Amino acid sequence: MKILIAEDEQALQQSIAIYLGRDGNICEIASDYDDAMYKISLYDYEIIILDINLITGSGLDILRLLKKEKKKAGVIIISANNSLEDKLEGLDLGADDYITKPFHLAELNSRIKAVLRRGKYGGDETIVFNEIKIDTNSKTVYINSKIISLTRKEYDLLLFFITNKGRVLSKEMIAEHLWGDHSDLVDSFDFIYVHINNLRKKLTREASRYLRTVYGSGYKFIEE
Amino acid sequence: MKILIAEDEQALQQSIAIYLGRDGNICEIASDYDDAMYKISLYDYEIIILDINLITGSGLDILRLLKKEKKKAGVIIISANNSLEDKLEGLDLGADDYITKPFHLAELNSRIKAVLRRGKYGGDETIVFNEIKIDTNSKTVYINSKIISLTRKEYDLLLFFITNKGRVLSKEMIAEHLWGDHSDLVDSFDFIYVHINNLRKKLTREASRYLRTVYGSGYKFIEE
DNA sequence: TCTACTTCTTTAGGTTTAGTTTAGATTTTC
DNA sequence: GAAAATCTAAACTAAACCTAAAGAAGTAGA
Repeated sequence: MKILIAEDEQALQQSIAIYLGRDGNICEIASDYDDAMYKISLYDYEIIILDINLITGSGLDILRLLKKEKKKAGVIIISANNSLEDKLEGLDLGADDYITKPFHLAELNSRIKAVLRRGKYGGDETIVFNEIKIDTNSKTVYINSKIISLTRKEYDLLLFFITNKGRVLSKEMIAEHLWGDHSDLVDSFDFIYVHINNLRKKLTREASRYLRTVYGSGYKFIEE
Repeated sequence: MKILIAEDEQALQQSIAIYLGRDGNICEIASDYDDAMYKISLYDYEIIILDINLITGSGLDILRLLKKEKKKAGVIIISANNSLEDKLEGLDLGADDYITKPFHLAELNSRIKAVLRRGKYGGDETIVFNEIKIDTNSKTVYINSKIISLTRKEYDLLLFFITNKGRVLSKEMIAEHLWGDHSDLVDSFDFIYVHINNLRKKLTREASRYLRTVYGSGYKFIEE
């Protein structure tokens, strides 16, 4: 489960990330408005935990963007403000739930589960690139209409590349996206080579050609 | 990653440069207000670490200039002063983050990463000069719409020239820009000849004409 | 809960590519 | 024409990347 935490209070960021991380989720943190916007543009999260009162911009604007771009993330709003207007406005804009500070992490967690059960987020999106088709709903990857079976990391990797085709993705960016913010602790990204290698082996000769090494910089999925 | 460290405390300069250098970044140091201004005018850094309380001028003025000239650098302010006003003023002026002395280098590092991830600096910029096109997103260089493949140093070199076209760049400046402050240790800049030469060979006959030797001074990329 | 199985991470050696050094050739300036 | 600066090719060194395999961790089924 990929979760984006858009919250500018450091302590709260960390608690949420650690708590949800224990459940096997991968949390990325966006520390301000722009960071949140950027990350949302990069990837379709399943859950976004969104502080309405970010210092550098309003969470409501982020919500508007999400709706406008038809992102399917489940959104849970955090607010210090208990006013009914805010709450209604948030829900009007398509948020799935609303929680006011302070709150227990366990409650946040159960709300996330509830939102997920509702299943709003998991539309029926399939991503197609030449002979590669990814059904994000069933997490199935087809090449020339034949299923290839990928592990979770391989799947995440492929999806990250294919949704950012043409862009050079550094090992740091990859690490952060696939492993969340724990990756600070690691001082070598060697394991990424392994996953790249595994992924390439599972792709067909043709398809693996798209995934290019950019020596000294990272990798990119060429758009062709 | 090109980082400018605008800080007048020598010891701190060095620690930051060494620490960040280990991650493969290239750090240039500006020891005072004028030096910072000059270096900023020369090149679009990706990150600028800016001490607000420089002896010879205010970091806030540097920030104003950056904003005025629409530079895309991520700016992290360092200050000994923990006042909220300063913080807010800095952020108002477009700084991306704020850190108060004393701080752990690891924290600076993680803030840099956070700022970078926000990706303000690396939108979808393509730089065009006559028949040369550089897509900084995919790190691809085209000449007459045909891709030419450059190594990292060659790419950095070309980018440095093309963003400073018309200006004579000395070997010292080039060395500092491409290799950071480790270049103090080297007493000859001969290796630059090699890279210039390699770059010229990879450019077309036409394009390599832009890159002129200025005997006794350095090189310049003529604007035409 | 135990076992078998899958996936993930770590390690280490090998391969490739890039970067640096060297030294002799060439050019420029005075 | 001599000294300094620059160019160039090739050998050398270092860094980045790949790959296989083994150990660790996680997962599912009995």
